[in-house]
Amino acid sequence: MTSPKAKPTIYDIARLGEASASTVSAVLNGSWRKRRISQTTAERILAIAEAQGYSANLQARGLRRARSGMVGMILPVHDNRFFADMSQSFEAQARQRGLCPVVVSTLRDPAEEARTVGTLIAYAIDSLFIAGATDPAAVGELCRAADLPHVYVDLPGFDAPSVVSDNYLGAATLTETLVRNLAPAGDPLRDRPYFFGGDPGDYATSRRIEAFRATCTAMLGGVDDSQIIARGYAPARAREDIAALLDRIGGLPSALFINALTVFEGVLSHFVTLPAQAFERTVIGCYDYDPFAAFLQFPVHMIRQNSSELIARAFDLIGAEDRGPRVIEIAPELIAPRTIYAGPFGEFG
Amino acid sequence: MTSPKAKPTIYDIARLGEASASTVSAVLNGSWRKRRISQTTAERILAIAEAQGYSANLQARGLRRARSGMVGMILPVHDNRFFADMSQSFEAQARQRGLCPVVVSTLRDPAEEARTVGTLIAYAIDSLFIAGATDPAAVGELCRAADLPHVYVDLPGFDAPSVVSDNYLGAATLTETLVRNLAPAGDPLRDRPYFFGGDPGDYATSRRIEAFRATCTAMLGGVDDSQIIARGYAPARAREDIAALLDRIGGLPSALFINALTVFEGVLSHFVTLPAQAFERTVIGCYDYDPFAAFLQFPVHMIRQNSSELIARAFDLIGAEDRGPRVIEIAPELIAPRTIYAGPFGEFG
DNA sequence: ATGAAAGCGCTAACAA
DNA sequence: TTGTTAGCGCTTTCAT
Repeated sequence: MTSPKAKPTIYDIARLGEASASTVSAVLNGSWRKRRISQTTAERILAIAEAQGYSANLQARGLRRARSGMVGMILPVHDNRFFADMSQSFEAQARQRGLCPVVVSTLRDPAEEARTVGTLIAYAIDSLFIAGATDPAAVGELCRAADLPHVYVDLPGFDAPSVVSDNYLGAATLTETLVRNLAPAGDPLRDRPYFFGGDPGDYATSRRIEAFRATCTAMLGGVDDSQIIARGYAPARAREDIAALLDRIGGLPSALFINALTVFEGVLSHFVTLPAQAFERTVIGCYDYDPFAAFLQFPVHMIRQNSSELIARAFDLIGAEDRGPRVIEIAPELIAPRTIYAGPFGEFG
Repeated sequence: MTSPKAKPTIYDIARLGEASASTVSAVLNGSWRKRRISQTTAERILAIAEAQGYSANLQARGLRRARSGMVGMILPVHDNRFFADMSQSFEAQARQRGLCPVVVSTLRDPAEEARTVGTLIAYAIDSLFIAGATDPAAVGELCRAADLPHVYVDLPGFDAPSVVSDNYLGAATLTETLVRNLAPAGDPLRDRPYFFGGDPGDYATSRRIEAFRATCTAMLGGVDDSQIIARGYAPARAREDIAALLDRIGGLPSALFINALTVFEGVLSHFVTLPAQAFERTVIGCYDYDPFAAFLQFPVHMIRQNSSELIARAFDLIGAEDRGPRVIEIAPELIAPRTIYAGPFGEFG
């Protein structure tokens, strides 16, 4: 059908339609009304373009317009339910706006972040969503230098608007749930909730720790520094640290606040070495949701961030006049154990 | 430091370095040796470019070279461990080759597949990795028409090379494991393995069903059509279907081969309505790996596809002379229950 | 050892 | 109502 040789250009269409390239251009991107091109011409051109299987060379258009029609998003990793959700929402909403989504992971590596953002800028992306950066300030500076509209998602930036999950609310809710479900073991050390995992240098983690502290203080009368263990996200690290904790306090704590799915993975790999009854008097919470984690041997209370809403508000902010820094918070949701929350294929209520 | 006005171009550098744009161009992309540009000139230009924070406009370069330096990959969804793994591997390997990875999900929707591929072609991507397409033939045809090198990943294409997981081997291995671990309940219907989930129209699923049948026949003397239930990937559907199955055969089967993680999610949401002891005489397997699924109330044998190897071989094929169709199979791995396989953060042995 | 010039495909003034 | 023209920033002959 169509395979003479190469992709047709507007000049080919112009020749076939006995019109000029600019007319074709105008027709093909809908701006022909205001250029007062006749209905007949427009239809003729359109028909020819269709017949030739024309599609614009987006690089040429981008070069001319000094923008590419692509929107970028950087995130730490794909292999994580929360970030995967974000990608999904981001793509859907970008397409809805006629933009081409480009999502790239930067592996929590500041050098990779800078490199990637540099590349995206070199491709003239129209705007950048920064969803998880180890060095947000550096990324922001690159954007500023390139005059690139950007927005921070799930972490607050100081040079541009941000939309973040309400980490305080989420962590307070989760902590409260844990405390309400406490089944004391009768041991002073184990009868406390422990906060486990993440990096206190991260904005999200620090807010969660604040909330954890405040809630413990309010409901239990206090909290000790030893109840906070936050030394990273790596599963291997988490495994070591959880083993050390159980060792130190002589068993499972009555409540454990796990700060990320990767941390949870590490914790689990240690938990399987314990007998089933060890969990009888322990209540577990995890900040972030995973459908399989909802069905473990023991009940797990989880917080699910509203990634779709985070992204939607971020698009609003990017589109807004005001480029100034400000932070919008989105409430996350508490998910009860044994609940499947709808994924992309899910038609669960 | 750098923020006079706009991004510098080669002409700016040329002026500052008292050289011509072509010299600058040659210096900046390393081809200056063969253009016999003097070491001194090269160094001078380089220094200036550095000082000005020059970085090439990739759209302009792409327009000129008729290729963009981007590699595309399409996949069904991000929110799935297997595909998330693929993205991660794809990105890493694309970057290693100096290419910019662009991963887009197409939601198992043929129209979206066509639209997305059209867009990627319009951006002049250098090559396309097709990892999961509902209508591979249509996608292939688009690529062919655009003369775009492409490779199929995890599904076989007929117009270009493919690298697929060895679904037969994986399914045979998993089935064999299930059968070896069979704990008969003493009921003729329940004492059989059941294959559950997926779409028999998919290449992968059909191969797995073949292997399931063959293995059952070899080890148990036969298999009945009623042991194969494959009516899609949606969790909701899986929940209905598993309920119907248990109803029909009067309880859990002694062995269940679950064909995808999304299916497993649906199955679990029904399983939680059952008493714990219901699982005592059942052995479960899942094709595809999830770290949390490894730690459910009951042991789960899983197959983990080697996405990194799949991608590596796909890059080899794209780079190769021979563009003809052929299929390379990669063996997947059996993962025992209670095992955490290293993820991006994992430092497990 | 380097520069001049053409042109990739498109858009947007500006003419007519 | 439409055509002409001038680039966007880069690479690449072809001349020096």
